[in-house]
Amino acid sequence: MNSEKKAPSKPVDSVVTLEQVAKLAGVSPSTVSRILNGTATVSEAKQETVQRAIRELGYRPNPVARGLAGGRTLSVGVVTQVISSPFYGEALLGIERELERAGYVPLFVSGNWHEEDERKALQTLLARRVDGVIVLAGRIRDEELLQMSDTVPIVVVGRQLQGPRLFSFAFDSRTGARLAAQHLIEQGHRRIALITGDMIHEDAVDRHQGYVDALTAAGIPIEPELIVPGDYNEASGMLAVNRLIDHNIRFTAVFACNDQMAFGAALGLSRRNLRVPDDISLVGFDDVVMARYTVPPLTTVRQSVYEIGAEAAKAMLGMLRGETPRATPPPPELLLRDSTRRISR
Amino acid sequence: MNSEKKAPSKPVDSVVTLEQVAKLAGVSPSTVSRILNGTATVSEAKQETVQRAIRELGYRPNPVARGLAGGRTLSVGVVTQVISSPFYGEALLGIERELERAGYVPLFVSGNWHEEDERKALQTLLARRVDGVIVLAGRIRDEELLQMSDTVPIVVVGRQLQGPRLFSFAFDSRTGARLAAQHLIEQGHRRIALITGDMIHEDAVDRHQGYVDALTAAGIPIEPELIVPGDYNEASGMLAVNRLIDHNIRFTAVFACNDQMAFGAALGLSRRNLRVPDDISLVGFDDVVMARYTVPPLTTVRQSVYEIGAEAAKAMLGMLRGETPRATPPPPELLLRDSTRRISR
DNA sequence: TTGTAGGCGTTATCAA
DNA sequence: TTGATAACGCCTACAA
Repeated sequence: MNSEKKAPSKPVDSVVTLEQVAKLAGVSPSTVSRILNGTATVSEAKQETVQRAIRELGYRPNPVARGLAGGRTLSVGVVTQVISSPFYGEALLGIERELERAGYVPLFVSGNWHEEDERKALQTLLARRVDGVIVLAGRIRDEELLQMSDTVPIVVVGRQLQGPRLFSFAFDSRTGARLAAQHLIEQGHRRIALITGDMIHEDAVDRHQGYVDALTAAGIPIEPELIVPGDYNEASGMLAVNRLIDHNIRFTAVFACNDQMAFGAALGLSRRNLRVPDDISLVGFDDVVMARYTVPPLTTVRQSVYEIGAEAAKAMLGMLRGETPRATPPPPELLLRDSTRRISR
Repeated sequence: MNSEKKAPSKPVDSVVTLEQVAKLAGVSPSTVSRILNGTATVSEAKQETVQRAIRELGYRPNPVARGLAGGRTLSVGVVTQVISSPFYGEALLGIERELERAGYVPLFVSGNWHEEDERKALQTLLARRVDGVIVLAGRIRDEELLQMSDTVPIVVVGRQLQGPRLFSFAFDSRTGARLAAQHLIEQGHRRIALITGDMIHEDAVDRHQGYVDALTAAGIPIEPELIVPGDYNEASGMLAVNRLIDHNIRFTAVFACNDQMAFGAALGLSRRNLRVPDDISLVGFDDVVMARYTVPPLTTVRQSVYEIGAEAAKAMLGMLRGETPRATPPPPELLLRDSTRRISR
C-alpha cells in the first residue's frame, strides 16, 4: 500500500546531517543529539517525531564529527600481530562480529611482532581517536600500556596486568598444554619431543610449563634434548623435527606448541619416512580450521580463538559502558583426532 | 651529547595541535597547514622553523579533524568477505602494508558473501568518510558500485567494470586453471574431476572455463559427471570426492578450484584409502601458505594474493593522487609440488 | 525539558 | 607569501 514499505535498502550514501533532522522534526539540534546519545531526558512526543525524521531522512551520525566534538568515534583499535595468520584471523572475526552488534567498527593495525611497529600502531590508533584499544599479545612493555591506558581504555589478551582502565585476560595455555602432554603419556609415550613457541610470548612459556607439569606428574624426567625451540611458524616445526632426527634423538611423540608448527612437523616427519601416527604421534595446539583437514586430522588443544576475540570485544564494550569488565575465556579442551596412537611395544 | 639525540620513541600519546606548532614557530595556523599539505608555496625560512617546531613538539596531525574539515581522513575502506580466511588474510596484509607506506590506514569490514551485509559495510565506510574503497569480489551489483563511485573512488578486485572513478582488475584465473588442467593432462590423466567454486564468483566461472579449455585443446571430451560443485571451503572438497566415489565415477586426478577444497579433497580421498599422488593426483589453486605444508605438499596455481592486495592498494593510492590507476596483477604460475604423478598404466 | 552558543583541530576561502 | 575567518557536523555547558 505504502511505497515506503519495501525500503529498497537506501542507496549507498550518507549526507544527511543532524541539523537537517532537527529542522524536519522542528526541534533544535541539541535535542536530536540528546536523543541520539540518551544524554538527557526528552519528552515522549519529541522523541517520536525525531525518530521518525531520522528514519525518513535515513540519517546516520557522522562518526568523524562526533570524534572531533569530543564524543566517541565508535571505533575500537585492534593491535594484531599478523593479520594474515590463521590464528589471528579467527580472533579478528570474533572481535569484528561482537563490535558490530554495538555499532562499533574495529581498526586493525599490525604489530608484526615488532615492538617499534606496535608502538607506531598504537600511536596511529590514538591519533585516530579510537574509543578503546584491544591488544592481542605483542611485545610492547607493560608500563607503556599502563601509561597509555589513562588516555584510552585498553583490553589486553594473553597477558596478566591490571590497571584502572586496563583489563587483561589470558587463555589457560598451561592447562591446555598439560592436557596435550598427558594424553600422549596415557598413550604410553615416554619420549615426547616438545617444539616450543618463541619464549618471548607468555603463552609459549605457559605451554612449555604445561608440558613439564604433565611429565613431572607422571614421573617422567625432563630431557632437555627433547625440547627444541620454534617460533610458531610452520617452517620452524619442520626444522625442529629435522634437528631431532639429525641428532639421533629418539622420540615417539611430538607435542608442537601450536598447530602451524605441528603441520610443519608432520611434513618434516613424512620427508624422513616417519608416518603419523603409526611411527610418531603428534599433537598441536590452537585448533585452527586447517587442523581438521590435514591428513591425518590433527589432535590438538582447542582454544576457540574466535571466542577469545569475542570476549575481548565484549570486555571492551563493557568498559566503554562504564562497567567493570569480566571475561570468561573458554576452558582448554583436548580434541582427539587421528594423529596420535597408543605406543605398541 | 644532546639528550634529544636518542629520542626514546616518544611516549604513546598525541595531544599537540597544529595551533601550538604555529605559535611556537611564530606563524599562523594556515601556514603550518599549507606546509603540511603542500597546498601552497611557503618561504624556505618558515618551512624550516615550522618543521623544527613540529619535531620538537612531536606533533601529529589529527586525522579526525582533517576528515571533518573536508580534507581527507587518510583512511581507505576495504570490503573483504571473510576476514579470517587464509585467502583474504594475505590480501589484507598486502593492502595494509602498501597503504601504510603512504600514511593511510585500512578500515576492514566483512561482507560475509552476503549482499545486504556488503551494502551495510559500504555504508559504514562512507559514513566514516573514507577517502576511497577497495572491494574484494563480493555480491553487490555493479550498478550500485558504479553509483557509489561518484561519492568516493573505488577499486574492485576480481571483476570487470569501468567508470570514471572506478577501477577494477582481475587475476587471470582462466589461464591459471588451464595450466593446472594441462599439467594433469601432460601427466597422462584423462579422467580429471573438477571441483568448482560457487559459480556466483566470476573467478569460479573462469576457473571452470580454464579446465574446459585445457581438456578441449587436448581433445578430451568434457564429462559432466566429473564436474562437481563446491563452495571454496574445505568441507565441500571433501564432500565432492565422497560424492564421486559413492557414484562410482572413475577418475585418476582431481583439480580443485582452490586450495582449501583441495585440502578437503585430500582428506576425503585418504578416508577412502586413496593415496595422493599414488592413486589420485591432486591440484589446487591459490597457493595459500598451507599448501606448502600439507602431506604431500600441494601442486597448485600461484596467485600471490598478497601482491594482488598490494596492487589494489597501489591503484587506490594512484587514484587518490589523481592519476589514472593501472594494475599489473602477477601472471598465474603453476607450482609443481608432490601431489601429482604421471599415470602409470 | 529545551534552545543558544561555543568549541573540537583542520582545511579552504578571501583579503592583504 | 601570509593571515584572518568561516566552515566541517556534532557535543556540551549554560541559560531559559
